[in-house]
Amino acid sequence: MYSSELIKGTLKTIILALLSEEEKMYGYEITQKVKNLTGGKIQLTEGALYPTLHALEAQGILTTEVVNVGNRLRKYYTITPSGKTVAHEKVTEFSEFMATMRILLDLQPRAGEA
Amino acid sequence: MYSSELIKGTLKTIILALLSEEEKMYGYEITQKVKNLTGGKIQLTEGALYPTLHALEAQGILTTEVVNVGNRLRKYYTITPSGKTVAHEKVTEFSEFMATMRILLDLQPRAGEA
DNA sequence: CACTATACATAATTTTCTTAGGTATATTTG
DNA sequence: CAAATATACCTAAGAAAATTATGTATAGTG
Repeated sequence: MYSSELIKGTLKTIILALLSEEEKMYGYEITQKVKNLTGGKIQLTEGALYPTLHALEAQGILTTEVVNVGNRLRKYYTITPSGKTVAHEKVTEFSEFMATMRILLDLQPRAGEA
Repeated sequence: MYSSELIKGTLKTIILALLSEEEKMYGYEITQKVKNLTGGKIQLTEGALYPTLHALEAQGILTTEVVNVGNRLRKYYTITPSGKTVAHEKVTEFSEFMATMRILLDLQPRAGEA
């Protein structure tokens, strides 16, 4: 598990990147997918996730659809076309940010990086 | 300039990485070096920098030495041996974090990355 | 039947940063 | 040479984002 301060500020980027690939996910599913993809090194907390999802919906970046599965509610989130643009910008920005950080931290640049 | 939310949580890592390389810098010098190395894409604000430097000093990670240059004061910060360990851990952690984020954001892993 | 997993949500607190302000000297430029 | 910019430190109020702690409820497992 990474120190939380390090992960701060990346939540929106993570959510939007996942929803760009899957186009329909619910909150709990997002936490599980992130946990699995990162080998448990990033575990989203609900207290951070849900308010962020609600904010993205309020901004028109995501839309929702509540589905009854078994006897429980699932709130599916879908990314809007304009949201896809935002997602792409966020991912690109983070990618550039990583390249910049490599320079600052005196790490070797990787193949393919300018 | 990157969105500030994205840079959040990396300030300590940046400071410690620079002071591991230079072993003696003053606050203003840090802001300028970061600005130059990043082509202006990361600009540390004094309101964030100075309190963080003071905290690192209080934790015994940095030590200070005030020098009179011309007629102005400069407060030089030097990293302690235990601070170097912390710095190395922080940089390593961030490096691993970047690799993890590549997976999450579905970016190509770079040569040399596990 | 108790515990864990699934599934949502909010509220108080904490952490961290931004914004705005304050002090003072040195240098550059019109 | 005056005004603007650069150098150099600092703090405090407020905002933003996360953590921690709850709360509700159903489903599955040992």
